[in-house]
Amino acid sequence: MPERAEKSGKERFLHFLAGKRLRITSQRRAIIDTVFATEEHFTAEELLEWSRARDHSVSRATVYRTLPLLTASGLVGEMDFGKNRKYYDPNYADRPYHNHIVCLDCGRIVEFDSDRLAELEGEIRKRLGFSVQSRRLYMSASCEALRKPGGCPRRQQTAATAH
Amino acid sequence: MPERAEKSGKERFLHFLAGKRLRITSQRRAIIDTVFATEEHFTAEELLEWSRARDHSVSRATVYRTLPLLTASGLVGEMDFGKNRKYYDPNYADRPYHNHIVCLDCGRIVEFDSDRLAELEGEIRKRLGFSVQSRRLYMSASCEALRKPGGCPRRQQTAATAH
DNA sequence: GTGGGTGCAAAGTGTTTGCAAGTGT
DNA sequence: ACACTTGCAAACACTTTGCACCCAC
Repeated sequence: MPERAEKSGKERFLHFLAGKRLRITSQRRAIIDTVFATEEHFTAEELLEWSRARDHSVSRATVYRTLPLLTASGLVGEMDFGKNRKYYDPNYADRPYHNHIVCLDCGRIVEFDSDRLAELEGEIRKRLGFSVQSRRLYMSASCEALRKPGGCPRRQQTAATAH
Repeated sequence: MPERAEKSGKERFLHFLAGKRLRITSQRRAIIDTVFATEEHFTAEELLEWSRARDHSVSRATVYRTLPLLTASGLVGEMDFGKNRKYYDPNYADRPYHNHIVCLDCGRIVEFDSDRLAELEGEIRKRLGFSVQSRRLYMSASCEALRKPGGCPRRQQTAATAH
């Protein structure tokens, strides 16, 4: 489980809970600490495992009952790849709208954003009369760098911005 | 189950099976006839029900074993909304790359495409070094027409193109 | 004190699979 | 004939839920 400087995501979620008069239990605290201490995408089962490392009393049921709160807060994103299980993305606290590329060569997931998508929303409003409320874009791609000497920049950036 | 003029989707899939030396059984025929006679998105369970209306001997197992063949052929798309179940889209035979908007007001699913997405792929190649192989874009949107006199054009188009 | 939260295990839901029998080519 | 297919039901994987106890507020 990777570490990162704990930002305000955690505090923002605690505030979200308080606003709904929901309680901060030791188990929820362990789960929340875990979620906002990683940048990785994770599954429910992984979150259980990692949270138990902090507080052994965390149960599977509590993880599954806490995840909807996290997504409802808008601070954690829910992602559907082709898999049966759901993946969760803690990076929505900082970047509410971002998109995902799955690298077909190394499996890495790259996050990106582009102004073109905002433009596309304008086009949709104009042509189809829809006011876009949310979007999720998944792409699979092969790494062109692999085909050149030097290879895949696999261990470099894990998130990129293409503004 | 809606009807439509049966296009070449069915024939293309039969050809796909023949190319893999796979057999055309009566059950598969019922499933294939069903898939390519609708424009609607459907679930595995719906496909089972509709196929059984044509051939009562179709089993759930055969439906589940045939769906991967359909998606592997590229003629049927697999869609992941937030739901646990998968939805299948038979319209990939005609339009291999299209995207989905779910209307928050009436639940209708609108298909669309835009050149901007091809442009985005070019941007991604240039900036991130990824050659995009596939993409899936889901948007949720509210219908602006609803807010004007005349209301939502709900029963009109079910597919739209925004080229 | 009390209403929400918890762990446990059982139940759900959607999908996959082992097996013996059936069938297209 | 042979290998691919099938239906059935059991098995799976993931998620949800009923219940009695617990604890944050």
